[in-house]
Amino acid sequence: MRRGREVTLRDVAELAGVSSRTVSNVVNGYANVTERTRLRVQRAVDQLGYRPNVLARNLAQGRSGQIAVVVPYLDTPYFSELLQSIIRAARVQGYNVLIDQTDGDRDHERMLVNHGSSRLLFDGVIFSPLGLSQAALADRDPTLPLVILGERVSDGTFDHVGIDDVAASRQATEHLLDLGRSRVAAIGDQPYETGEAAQLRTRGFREAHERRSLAVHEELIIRTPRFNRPDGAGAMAHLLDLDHPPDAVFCYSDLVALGAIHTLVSRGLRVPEDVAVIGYDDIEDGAYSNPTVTTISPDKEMIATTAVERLLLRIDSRTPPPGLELRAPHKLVVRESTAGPAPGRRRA
Amino acid sequence: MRRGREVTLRDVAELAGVSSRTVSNVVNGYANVTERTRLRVQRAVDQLGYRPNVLARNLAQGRSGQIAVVVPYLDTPYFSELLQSIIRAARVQGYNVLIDQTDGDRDHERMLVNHGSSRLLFDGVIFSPLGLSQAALADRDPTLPLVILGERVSDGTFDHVGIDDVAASRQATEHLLDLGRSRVAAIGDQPYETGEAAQLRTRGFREAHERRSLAVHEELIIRTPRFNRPDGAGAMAHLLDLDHPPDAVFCYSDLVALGAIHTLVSRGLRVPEDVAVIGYDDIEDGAYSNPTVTTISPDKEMIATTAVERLLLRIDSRTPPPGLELRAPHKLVVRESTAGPAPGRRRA
DNA sequence: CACGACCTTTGCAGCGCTGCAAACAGCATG
DNA sequence: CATGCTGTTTGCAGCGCTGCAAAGGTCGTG
Repeated sequence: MRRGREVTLRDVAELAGVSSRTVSNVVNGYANVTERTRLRVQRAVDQLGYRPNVLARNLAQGRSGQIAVVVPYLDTPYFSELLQSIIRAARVQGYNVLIDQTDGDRDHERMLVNHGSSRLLFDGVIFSPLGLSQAALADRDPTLPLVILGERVSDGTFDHVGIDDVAASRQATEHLLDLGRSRVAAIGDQPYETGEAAQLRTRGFREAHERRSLAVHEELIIRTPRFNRPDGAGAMAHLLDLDHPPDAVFCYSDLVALGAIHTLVSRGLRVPEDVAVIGYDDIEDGAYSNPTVTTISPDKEMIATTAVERLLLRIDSRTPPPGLELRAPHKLVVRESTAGPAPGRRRA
Repeated sequence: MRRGREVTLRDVAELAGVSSRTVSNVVNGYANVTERTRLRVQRAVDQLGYRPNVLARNLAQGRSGQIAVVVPYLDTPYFSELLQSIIRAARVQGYNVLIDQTDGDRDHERMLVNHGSSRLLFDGVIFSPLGLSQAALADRDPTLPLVILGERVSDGTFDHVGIDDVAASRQATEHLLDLGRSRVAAIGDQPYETGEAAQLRTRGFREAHERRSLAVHEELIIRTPRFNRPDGAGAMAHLLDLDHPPDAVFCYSDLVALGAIHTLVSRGLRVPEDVAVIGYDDIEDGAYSNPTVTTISPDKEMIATTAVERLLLRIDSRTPPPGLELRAPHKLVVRESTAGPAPGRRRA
């Protein structure tokens, strides 16, 4: 649908009897415009219903006013909750958000850290990588402002925002050990190049055991390709089929925990009496599930605003600022899946 | 971060020894370019690492190559699942997706159906309204291609894509009645201007009763401001405090159902033995919750692709096509919250 | 060999805006 | 009254691309 010719700066200028440059100045709120001309121009703008053409502005300015946010999966609650906060934060700064999901595809991820297939579509990227290795990140387009979310360590050319995964995982595991559980499992390990997030959690899991001088039950560390419900359900089934099943499980995401609990319940086991379960991410589901899920709660709002703030800083700087390692706080939220039902509550 | 001068069409043209217009033709795959020049140009493109500047292209073409998708809340699984499909479908067609959440704010919604605050940011909008009334929709910018998702009837200037809510709701309610339940409640009614979605569901609820010649228990129809877990939990609590609580509940979303189940379980009631629960939307949560949730499953993939397809059609047509009423299929998915646990399964 | 038909390539203008620097006040000062 | 200063307005060029129409080539045909 070709829309008819629209009102331009020049039209407004003509009506107001000033140059188009002056109209531009008024529209953009630049200083040094007399009140008189400002009013005159404003009136003309209103009268004609002028609205600036962002495309033209962006072309002239050489920036798009958009940032891309790249997540592996959009329908993962953790990401959508994070996205929600990021969009808000960006909008406040006058930026639009372009969303892309990679489905964990490495080539797609690689393309995106290289400005996509075309220039100027976005001024910077907030990226939550999955399949992208350190190496791929290294030979990226270094002029593209980048902030990484998750568990990758900055190489100095981009910022990294995340919680302290090792500490959080250690804390989660210690919580289970504190309950007196002796066979603690871990679901979600990914001992290969692109599984850095998972590896940090496994490290925390091990550290917790070390601190208590307890041996890790290696056969209870289960790998999963992703961190979703089916993975959790499957891994739990595997664990229950062992000769010596666990009495507690540290799940690397709440979805994994929900999947695991699903399996436990199906097998007629009680949570937490038979098996205690702790998750990671603090998504809303976990607060309303049955039982509710104990979890590590990262400060998502803080992660989002920090990421946006740093990215815009990068975009606006002539000389790239040093890549920072930014830690957002987290906390342990204890719910029924480890503490048992609230007093006076029975089970359905 | 000001990036240095980038490779332009002209640079490529110079190297290849042709006009910039020819390079443009090659890059865009236009017909009528000899194989020889095409190769020569392609080599120059590769050599210089040329990538087109979308902004400039869009300005010249008078379109942005972006569509906006507007949802009330991004962290609602139903919307994020839908979004995921929409993004995929749009990308296939070479469109980028700009996401906006309105938080149900009416002014914000109104602004968006009027092209936002500036022109050319997006070529069309897929809109899932919440606070926007029929009236507000009427005085919108009629040149902006629009597809509405949900339960609003098209006025002929835009398309509408959704399932048959009345039929689906009737089916859901009949499923509960078929279980022999006599006091069926409904959670999620919104008997006011902007609650059309809810009203259609209530209508289906009533129709189911009518077909069986049963009276609706008016006091069991509960209003909620939104369709989320807390709303469901609260409404259920209210229902249980009645002198004659229900023995089945039709929830207007799966989240409401999950919230309701949460309350039921907290009060020590069994689902479905004491109270059967059915939801709406078929989000993944409901397939892994305890108990799993019976639900109305709309064909989200179909909704997404249809919406994108129709929107692009609108964008490309010189004369606006007639506004269509497009129905996507739905089905009833029976799970534990109405059918009881699978054989051999106990409860945690 | 001239001519028209068709295919390929080109040049130019312009999308609507902003950066830049020059031009033009208005005003106080020497 | 000339001079310099600050504050305001303007003109021009150009961001990098595509639409358009015209120019240039190639070829078959009369």
